[in-house]
Amino acid sequence: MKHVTMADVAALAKVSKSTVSQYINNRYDYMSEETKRRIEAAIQQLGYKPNYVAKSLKQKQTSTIGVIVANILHTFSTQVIRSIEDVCREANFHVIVCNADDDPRQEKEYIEMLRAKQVDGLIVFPTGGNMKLYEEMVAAKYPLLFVDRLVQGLPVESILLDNEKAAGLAVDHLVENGYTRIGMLTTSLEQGITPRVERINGYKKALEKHSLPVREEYYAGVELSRMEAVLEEMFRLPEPPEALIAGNDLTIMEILKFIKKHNLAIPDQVAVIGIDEVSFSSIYHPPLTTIAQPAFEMGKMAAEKLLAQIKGPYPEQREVQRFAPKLIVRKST
Amino acid sequence: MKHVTMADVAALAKVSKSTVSQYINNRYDYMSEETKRRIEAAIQQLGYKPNYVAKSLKQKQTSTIGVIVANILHTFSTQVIRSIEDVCREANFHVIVCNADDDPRQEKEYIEMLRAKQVDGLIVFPTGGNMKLYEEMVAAKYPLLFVDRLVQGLPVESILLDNEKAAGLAVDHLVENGYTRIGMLTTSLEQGITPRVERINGYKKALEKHSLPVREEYYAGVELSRMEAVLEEMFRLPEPPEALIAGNDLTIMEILKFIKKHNLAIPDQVAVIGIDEVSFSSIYHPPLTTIAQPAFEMGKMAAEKLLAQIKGPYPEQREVQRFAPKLIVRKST
DNA sequence: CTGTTAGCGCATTCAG
DNA sequence: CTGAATGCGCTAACAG
Repeated sequence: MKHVTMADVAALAKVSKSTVSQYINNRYDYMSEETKRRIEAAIQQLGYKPNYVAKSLKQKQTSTIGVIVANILHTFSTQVIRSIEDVCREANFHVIVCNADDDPRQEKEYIEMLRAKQVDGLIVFPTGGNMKLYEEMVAAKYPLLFVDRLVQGLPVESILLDNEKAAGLAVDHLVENGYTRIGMLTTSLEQGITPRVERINGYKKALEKHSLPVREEYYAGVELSRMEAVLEEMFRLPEPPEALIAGNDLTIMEILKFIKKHNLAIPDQVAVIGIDEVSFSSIYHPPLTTIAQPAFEMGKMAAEKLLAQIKGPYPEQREVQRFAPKLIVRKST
Repeated sequence: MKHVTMADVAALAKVSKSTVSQYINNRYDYMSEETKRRIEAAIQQLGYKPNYVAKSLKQKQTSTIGVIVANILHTFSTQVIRSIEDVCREANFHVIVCNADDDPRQEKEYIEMLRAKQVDGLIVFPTGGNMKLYEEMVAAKYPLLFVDRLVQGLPVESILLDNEKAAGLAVDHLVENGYTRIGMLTTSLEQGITPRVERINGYKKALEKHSLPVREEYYAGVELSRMEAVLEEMFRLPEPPEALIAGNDLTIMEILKFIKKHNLAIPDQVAVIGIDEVSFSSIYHPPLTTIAQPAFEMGKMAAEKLLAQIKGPYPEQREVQRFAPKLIVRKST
């Protein structure tokens, strides 16, 4: 069973290839009803399916975008992906998703492979480790958009959470509930990853706003594998924190693990609030207070803006959009 | 900034396109060092990147496979996808993931679009609602493999969990712990989706094996939205179940929600065991006993078998592989 | 060892 | 309204 091509249906319908091509692409064409019928019949009979690869080669566009997430383990990433897919489906675009696993080399590989595949544009959650590549893309005016993370000094349209506000919201809420010894934990700060450093900054600023001391022993940004140790240390302090803010969903898992292991009561012995919603927050014991990101809206806007770049003229202004976080009060604080 | 093609580097290096092509594909070719150098220099200078689309058109293969999952909300799906991606990366294959959302029409759309894109093969978690399409693919000897679900009477290589055993393991464990009134809940049985019906069957058989009655009021397969009502009913019974088996991860969320709402104690008032591991099982209160699927191994085998179909000769024997589930005892039983 | 030639499947002038 | 011709960027014989 050979693959049937346009030439085959043209032959069967006794017309030329171009006529078939026209039939397929613009119905509004002036074409005799008779011809249309014959072509349609031939298509059905042969089970003809157009070959996108050939079409793409000719048209120099694949109707496909790529999205490269830094770490697909974050709930946020998967939610954003979902909504990107939704708007792309509407627009008849396809999307290829890749996971860089927080590794700049993998990111580079994926960017190159996606561009070799001629995807029409890229949405990336940048690792930040490929400046040259990023620069080259903006120089080439290649449709590009960043999500979740900023890359300093690069004029690329970006979509982020208002991270300082997110941490601020958490601190405010905790203070309102009477906590004063507030700690915060997040994943490694070493690579200067935007949401992490901004959230820590937001935490500090909010503390100051409430005239609370910013104590070095109360916050940290370390790898997941080191969190337990850091937590141990914090809780050996003469005055351990009464409340903990988790910088993201992966972090809250570690905190909860620690709390469980030491049999601490939430919120009596330690209050907990997580930035990023997690699947089980409402059924946890107690239900978890969280700061949620509008992941759906963010993904939607990301896709729309990228498609606009692809279709429209290359935008002059490439600003960064900030979305507002939302406090969801439950019982862990 | 125009896109640079092979012709450009050929011109700059003063050789023909085919020489460049050869240089790129088989370095071990007998080619003068001098030419190699010139070509390499030209490539660097121009920043040449081969165009996969053109290559694919010519070679009639895209080095890409598609995977269509029935419902990406299941943890199992995402895990399988991850491991498929891992083996594909090793093999220099790309993967495009689509989510049919349990809708046969979406599944059909995706299958058609992926084939139009000339992907070299498909791994699908079939909805079961596209017999004609499936048949057409096997007739065309198109590389195809099913995961998680069986389609009756279709000779397609398939990879599944030993579902009856999974449910059996759960019942055995519960019986050993002294429970006799054992209930089971899962998502809708109406479309005869393999894992659901097999797990319910396994539950019944295991009950019989232990000489326990199979009571109609104790098990059900209904939509997520109706579960709360069904649970209400079960617990209004004069003899409500003492233990509940969740047919999958989505179901256990509903059960846990119900338990929380009614403030039932686990496992004293109701024991709980879930088929499918969930992210929070070890930090839940109490930690959740589960039956885990070897998702990683399953995805790995799926990818390997599909790649074998693509590369090797079309297999004569297309058997179904069953993987053993594993009981993870924690504290909810 | 390297260049010439001929398509892959489709879309697009441009004539007829 | 329809057909013949041309080329997208690359690979694959086949000659030189």
